[in-house]
Amino acid sequence: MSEPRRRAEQKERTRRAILDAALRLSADTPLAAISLRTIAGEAGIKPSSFYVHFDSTDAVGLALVEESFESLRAVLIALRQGAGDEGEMLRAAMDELVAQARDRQDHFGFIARERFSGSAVVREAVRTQLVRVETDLAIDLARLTPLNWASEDVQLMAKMIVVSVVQSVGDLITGQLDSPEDVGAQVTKMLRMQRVGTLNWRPYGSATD
Amino acid sequence: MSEPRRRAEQKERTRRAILDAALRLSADTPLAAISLRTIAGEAGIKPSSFYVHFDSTDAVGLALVEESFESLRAVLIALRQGAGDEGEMLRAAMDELVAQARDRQDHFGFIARERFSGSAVVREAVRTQLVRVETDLAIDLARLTPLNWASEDVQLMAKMIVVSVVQSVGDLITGQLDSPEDVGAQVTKMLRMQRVGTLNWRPYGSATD
DNA sequence: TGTACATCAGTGAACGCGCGTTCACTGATGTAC
DNA sequence: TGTACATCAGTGAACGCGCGTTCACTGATGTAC
Repeated sequence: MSEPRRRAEQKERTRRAILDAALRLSADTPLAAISLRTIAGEAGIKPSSFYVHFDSTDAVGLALVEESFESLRAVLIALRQGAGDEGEMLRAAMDELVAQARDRQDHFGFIARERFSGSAVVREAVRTQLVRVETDLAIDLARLTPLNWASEDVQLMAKMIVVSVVQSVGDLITGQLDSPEDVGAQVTKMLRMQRVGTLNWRPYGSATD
Repeated sequence: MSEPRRRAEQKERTRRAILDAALRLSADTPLAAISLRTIAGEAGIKPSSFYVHFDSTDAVGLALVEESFESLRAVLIALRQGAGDEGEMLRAAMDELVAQARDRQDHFGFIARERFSGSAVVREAVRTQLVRVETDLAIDLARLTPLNWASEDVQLMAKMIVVSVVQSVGDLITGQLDSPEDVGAQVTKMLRMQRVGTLNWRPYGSATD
């Protein structure tokens, strides 16, 4: 019966309880407006115990940024598994997006919320990660777009796609979309509008207007 | 010398001071996390005087939602003044957008921030207004899109455009774009990617992928 | 296995502080005559 | 114009409350022999 790491396991469980409590509460109220005592209460511990695990609520926020972006990055990883075939890539990425929209909308909501209105340090962390995701996506997109595209145009397209995804999962959370499948459908439609656009795209100005 | 409405004027001036203070402070911190006392201090009045003008900080938030959307709607109004000519409409709308991005980024930032992370009532007000703007824009767009487009597709396009605008002014605020003119340039590029897309859009599935 | 000691996650009490809200007040502005 | 009264934006003091943080503590878990 004498397990060697029961203490470590219990500590980890409490740490998770704090993270989960903060994530749950932040669905209603920006993290910066939630008190340490409220988080502790929701996690089932006393306020003084909080400090065993985190220095501040900002530290909780940063940990949540990290794990929230794992959910977003999972979609990128799925995209890459389509292995160069465009239709296959889109399908794999949308399947993963629907799965994440179902299981981890809390993570997407956290990104959408804290992006603009976290504390300065959390906000900055979200933005840094978003730029990273956009850059990674741009690299994948570069293989699919015409050779004469300027790299900044590919970046812009990547940005539009990331925004479309975050927006659409946001629509699910706010009830403007009804199901994770609808999220996949809306993003696919948005992508198609944009992608069809790219085929006729003339990079150096001079379009019909 | 005996003016009849000096009192009313002074009252209005203080009301504005409260609104401006709240808008200024909310650039750093979500409104829900700012105390009534802090707002009063920034506005140069005592906390108890706050109640002469507003019932709560939520009421301040709602007033700011109203005036912030006036700035966004100004772009829509400019669009309509292009009077049916597509190039003219785009140019007029972008000029207005650049002007608003220069003069009232605070309003756009407020919308972007409070959209997801205001108090429940402010959040709801922002969303209601956003849907209204999207619907109005969709009506204008309908005149420019092929007849066989489903109205929900026009709505979706309108949503993408509004998101592009809010996102791009957000980029200016976060320093990812440098000038109001860059905002106009980025939105124009985004629109072109989307609009060029619309020309080849086949509404009932069956695209190349 | 049993005993004596070390570790450390979680507690409880206490602190000083800023919070939202109330209420009787003040004194400049406005009105009636 | 001058006087007496009414209005009301803004004040100052006070309230009870939840806040973040500290610190000596407890007692279960872990380790050495």
